[in-house]
Amino acid sequence: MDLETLKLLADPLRAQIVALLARESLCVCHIVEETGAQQTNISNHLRALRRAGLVDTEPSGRYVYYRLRPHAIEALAAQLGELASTAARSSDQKRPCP
Amino acid sequence: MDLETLKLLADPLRAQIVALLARESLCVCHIVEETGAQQTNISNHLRALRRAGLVDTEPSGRYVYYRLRPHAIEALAAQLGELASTAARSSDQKRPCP
DNA sequence: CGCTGATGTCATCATGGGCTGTTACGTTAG
DNA sequence: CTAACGTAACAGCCCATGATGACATCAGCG
Repeated sequence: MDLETLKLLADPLRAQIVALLARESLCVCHIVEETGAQQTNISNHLRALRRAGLVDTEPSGRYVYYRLRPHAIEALAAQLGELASTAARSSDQKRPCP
Repeated sequence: MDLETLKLLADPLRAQIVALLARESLCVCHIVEETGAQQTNISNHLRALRRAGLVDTEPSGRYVYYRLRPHAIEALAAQLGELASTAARSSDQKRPCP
């Protein structure tokens, strides 16, 4: 299980950023407008997302466009789905206690 | 997006507990053995998981069996999958920056 | 039935890490 | 050169984690 990605997505602001980036590529100023958070704060979170490989950057003049990489999120969704199906399949398994 | 569930799964120990419970129902003492963590610590994490509706309890005499409820995890996996597919679909959308 | 040991929960507290804000610096358009 | 955009480094605050101790519950036994 990819705890790194999970931890990153668990923060409200980062989750909002990821949701915004899922719809379209945005530069930092757009994200600042949408979220109302401080720019440096957004930049910090974007750095974390970048280091984890969750987003891609594309400098365009003065601006930096951010794009979501679906790869990691897709893999995480698959892992969670498998976990859920495993649980549903072995719901009657019970290890004896004493 | 269910940040509550996400946050709960993002902790290493809780993730391990969930992974163990996905395979079979266990009582607390089993989880203590498998993880090597303190019992009260396990109990605290199980309480958090219980309050979020991620696990079910089934008292059996002196012991308490815990079972994973796949529902929330399944829903989360679906949401993440949809997010990833949305991102993959709109990868060329780009909002113009002034 | 009363006692004892084991299991599990709850309440409380200290510590560490993450989030946020401030400041400073690099970079690019005009 | 100036202003705007973005990043990086640093400090403060808060919350979650983990540990300790006390309490409730149940099986086993005399």
